[in-house]
Amino acid sequence: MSPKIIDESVILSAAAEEFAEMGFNGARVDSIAKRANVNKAMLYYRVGDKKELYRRVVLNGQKSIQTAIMNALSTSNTAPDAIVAILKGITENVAENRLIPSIILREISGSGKTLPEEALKGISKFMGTIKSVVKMGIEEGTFRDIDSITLQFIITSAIFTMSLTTQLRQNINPENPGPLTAETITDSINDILLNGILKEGTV
Amino acid sequence: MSPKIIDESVILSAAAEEFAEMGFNGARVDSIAKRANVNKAMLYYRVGDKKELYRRVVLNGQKSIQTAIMNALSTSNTAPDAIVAILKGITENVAENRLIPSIILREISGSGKTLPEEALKGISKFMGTIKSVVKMGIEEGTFRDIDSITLQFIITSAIFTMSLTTQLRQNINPENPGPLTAETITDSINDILLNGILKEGTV
DNA sequence: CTATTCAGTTTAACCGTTTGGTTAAATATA
DNA sequence: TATATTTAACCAAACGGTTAAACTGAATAG
Repeated sequence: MSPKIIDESVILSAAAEEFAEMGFNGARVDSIAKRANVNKAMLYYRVGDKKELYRRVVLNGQKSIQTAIMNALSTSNTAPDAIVAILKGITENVAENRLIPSIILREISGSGKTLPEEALKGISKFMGTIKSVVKMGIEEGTFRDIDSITLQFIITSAIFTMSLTTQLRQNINPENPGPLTAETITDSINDILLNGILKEGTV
Repeated sequence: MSPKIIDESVILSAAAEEFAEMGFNGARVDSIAKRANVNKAMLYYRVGDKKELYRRVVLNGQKSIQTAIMNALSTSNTAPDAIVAILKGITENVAENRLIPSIILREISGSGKTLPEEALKGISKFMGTIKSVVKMGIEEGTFRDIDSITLQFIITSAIFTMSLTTQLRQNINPENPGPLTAETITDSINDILLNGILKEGTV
């Protein structure tokens, strides 16, 4: 039908980088085009305007995390296993693609003002997933009676901020920057999350 | 010496609002002026350019949280008390002034690219504080051997995201939005943080 | 007591640049 | 040729920042 055909995913990756680094407002359409080695008008022809670029990036990222969570769940039998698997799944997903947590945290900062409506369903689904895991854990007797929403926010926000601050933590305190790899981040969050900080029998 | 004199704090409050809602890049100098009911040139005359406005806002916010933490520490004797007090102190501070967590989360999202250098010292100090509390807790036998940096990030990121998403959570799931007030947020984070999610004797 | 000065303060109007977005023409394939 | 793709050039609007003039009220001089 026609000439070389630019891969749409190249555009979306470039857009994801720009949005993650600069935020929606800070992102420059020209800059996205430059990152993708593409003429600016290409973006509008192939994807759409700035908002549409952002929408696509957000929904792609959400899908990526969702499948990571689903994979995690499918390989775990007990509730504690499931939580550990989810934590590990998200952390590894984030390690491969650091752009998503940055975008999500920015959305939270702005009260979801620029969040595409479709994304809300994904969040709602995730909330339901955690809730059912917690319910299962309580019923099977492995979990205390904890609030599932708080747990969800502790898990995700801890992973996101720990992952995004690896560089910053090394700059601030090179001798003791805390966990830096996906594995050590998972482990240390896991340790506190599962057992708490109190020594048993304290309270 | 001269006329009415505009209160500088009015300008800084307006700037804080704008930066929190829109981010540094999204913030409009004209918009800050409008919020403060002040001519735009006033901002430059009284405070400085956009960067300087932001610097002042960030340092003010940091100082506010720092004193909240110091007050919390002064009234607690054991390490667990201190952690609870810090958590409560930050949450209450955030409830009064929702602008700070928004700005901090945005900085984390951007790897601290727009963070004024002076702010790094404050973060470093906070890391030291948590570290010494954890050390004390381990020595006095009340804490397990946990990573203080992970604990710090769990505490702050959980408070910030829970506080910033009160509206969003109500929109997504009106029947079960999770904790909404400063007190309930503190309590639910506390519960998980201190005791973990596992029922004793499980593991 | 009034007029004048003067420094600090406030403002409307303006400026060069950058921005998101468009368009008409050019290019490449089939 | 017909169609899908790519591009350089362009545009109005919005942006951060500046400036010179206007205003204010206390201090000073007559």
